[in-house]
Amino acid sequence: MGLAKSEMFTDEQNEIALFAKVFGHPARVAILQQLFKIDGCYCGDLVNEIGLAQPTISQHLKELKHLGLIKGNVEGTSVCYCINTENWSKMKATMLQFLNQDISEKRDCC
Amino acid sequence: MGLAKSEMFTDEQNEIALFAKVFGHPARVAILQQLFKIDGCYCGDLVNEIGLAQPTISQHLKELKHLGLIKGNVEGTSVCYCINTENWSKMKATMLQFLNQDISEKRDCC
DNA sequence: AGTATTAATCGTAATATTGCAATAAACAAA
DNA sequence: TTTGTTTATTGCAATATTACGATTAATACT
Repeated sequence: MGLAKSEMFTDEQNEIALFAKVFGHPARVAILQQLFKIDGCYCGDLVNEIGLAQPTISQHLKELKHLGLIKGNVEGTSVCYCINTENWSKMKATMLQFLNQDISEKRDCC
Repeated sequence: MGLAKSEMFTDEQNEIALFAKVFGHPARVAILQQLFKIDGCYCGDLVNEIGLAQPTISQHLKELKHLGLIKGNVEGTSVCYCINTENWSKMKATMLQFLNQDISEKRDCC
């Protein structure tokens, strides 16, 4: 069939999965790392830095932007991309809550 | 074409993407949350808890096990699943490094 | 206006993921 | 051994993702 309905899961579970999914491709990880390194990268710089074609990078940037993790500023014919620090913090809080979970009830079986 | 070659990216970028990808589906998030809640869940319990068919849950468990985030202990006909706390910590360290990045060079453009 | 530059979009092929019915495998109990 | 229980595996259909050539859009510069 394909994908499970998001109604099956809590909002939190869906949110975690959405953020994680966008980090689930090394190209997007690389883009984000580059933007943390140099906050204010032109799309073309990212194309050169990462070894993928311009439409591919543009598509990855679109996904990151759609989730609000980056923002782009048009400067003439170029577009300068930056981390959206406010939203990055919010995402981080959500992910940390998931990653920092502790085991509450331990049954001895493994 | 499909996927980019992993040689294009650093080991760290590939590792982050692999971990993130496994969190990129709400069913796997739900499974992990349930295992943190009750560490020592039988496969059947997870099938009941989450609303997916048994083969589907089994497949998700396989992926989580393959990445080393959970371990399963056979008890008769049942299998008891737990969080692999050691590997979870290692994964957490990798992901935290990524999530806690700071902007190093700021160019004023957005 | 015409040309160049940069990035987004479209269209599409290749591949990956997801979900589940059907089946198999492994074990327990009668 | 037969029956029941539980989980893994197989096979496959539906869908999603990824990558990129071709094109378009938008702006800058002659």
